[in-house]
Amino acid sequence: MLKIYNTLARDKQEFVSIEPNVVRMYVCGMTVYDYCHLGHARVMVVFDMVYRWFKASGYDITYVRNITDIDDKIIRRAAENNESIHSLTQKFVDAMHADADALGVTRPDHEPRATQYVPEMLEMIAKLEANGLAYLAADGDVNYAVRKFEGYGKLSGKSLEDLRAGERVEVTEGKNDPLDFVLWKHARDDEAEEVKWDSKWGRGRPGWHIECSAMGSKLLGEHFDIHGGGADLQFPHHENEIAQSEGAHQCSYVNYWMHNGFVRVDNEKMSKSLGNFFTIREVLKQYDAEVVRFFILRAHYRSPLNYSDAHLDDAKKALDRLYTALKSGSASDERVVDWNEAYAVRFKAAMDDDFNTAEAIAVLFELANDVNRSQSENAAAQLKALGAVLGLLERDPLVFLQGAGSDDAQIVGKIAARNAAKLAKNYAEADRIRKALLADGIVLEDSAAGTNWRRV
RNA sequence: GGUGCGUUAGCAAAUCGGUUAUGCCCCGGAUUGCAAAUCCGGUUAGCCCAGUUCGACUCUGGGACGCACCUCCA
Repeated sequence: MLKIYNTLARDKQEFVSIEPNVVRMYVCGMTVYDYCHLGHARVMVVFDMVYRWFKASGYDITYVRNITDIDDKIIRRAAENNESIHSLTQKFVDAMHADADALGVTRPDHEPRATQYVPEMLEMIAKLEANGLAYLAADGDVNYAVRKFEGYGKLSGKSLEDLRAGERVEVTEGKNDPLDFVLWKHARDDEAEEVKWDSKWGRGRPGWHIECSAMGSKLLGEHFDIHGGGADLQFPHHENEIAQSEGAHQCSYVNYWMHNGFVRVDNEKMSKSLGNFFTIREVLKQYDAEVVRFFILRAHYRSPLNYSDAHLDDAKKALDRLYTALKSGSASDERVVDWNEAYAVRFKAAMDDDFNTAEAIAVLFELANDVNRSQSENAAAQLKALGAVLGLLERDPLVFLQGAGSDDAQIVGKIAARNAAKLAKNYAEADRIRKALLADGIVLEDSAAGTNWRRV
């Protein structure tokens, strides 16, 4: 039985889908005005893992991850670059896809873009207005009247009184209450035509929060199972989504809210505003993408994850151990898990406990130890199959261990020379060659079957 | 100021009221021409102070420290 930590309940709860065997999941994706950093990688990898686990558990899951392709930052960046909004966003959507693909992230079933759902958003705003929850302000914006929605704050655990105490809420003239948020922004003269849509409230563009409410209900229905995203979206974004969706549809919006923890640098949240971020492509120049994926999944998704080269190096070595176990056995390419087998039972129990990949991966290491000891092909096949559930261990072990390099032929040549020296009992020469290779980061491993090599 | 989360061995990171987490590092042994890999064994824990309990890293209370949200952020 699967349990999920539900932010709404602040507790782990047994997962019961709305429709038997069917899961509908929405995850807040990227605002595409720059390259994705490791924080974005974590959301993508974590919810990809969730998606895969539901599938492995026999659910029919529909996964939606949106793309925000219209907002203040995009408009500003496009203006700076002197290019159109569309050309800017398309470029970064493509880059995001390339990064996600590299990390082994499955494409969601739908990737709706905000600009493609403006009519749905307008329809929703109209409903909110009809329900007395939205109003046209003097400045031309349409705002949400937060105090008219009972239960505002139930996700983030904030009361309207607490929020006021913060005194950090932007005061805008048009708002009836400083906590109200904008649903529709009136058009400004200095903005490009590309960012203006017609509406009954005048020309303008959508506020940030409304897109997720509109696209979620359009693609998954007014009430669906899971909504995810980074912990920083809990408030105000997800709180506002609830207010919009429940306010418009007059029914429950989402049953389980999942939030992943931050990636940190020097114990601080990695974020664009702090400028302490590493882009995915930057990191992938130095580390294998699977190492990065492994690094992310080795921690529980809700825990903070500190990023540093030392941690990535550690992850690389750990993953080496798993691949090394596979190398010796000739594990078949069949990746069918035997779920009755003892390690798989423990793996499943870990995953069913709020997607505890840290524990699941620990089981993988114990299984690897078993493979090394028993040299059992079945055990190796099981290790490979369980790894694949997490999107790991799917490559040829030798390809992974040897890594990418252009001097492979040279290495093979030197190994041949060393083997010749060994045959001639010229061990001094054999050791000299090995040491020379080691200096280049190449480790040789002799075995009855011949000499293997790998990069460290 | 309000709210929430966290503090586990050298590093990373889980579980659990009593039984080896796991990975990397380190030490010893087996193995090897020498190595590497592997196997066997070992060292190193639970921020502090109270309480509950036969027994607490695990539960309760208090404190310290750290992080996050309350503003765009995954």
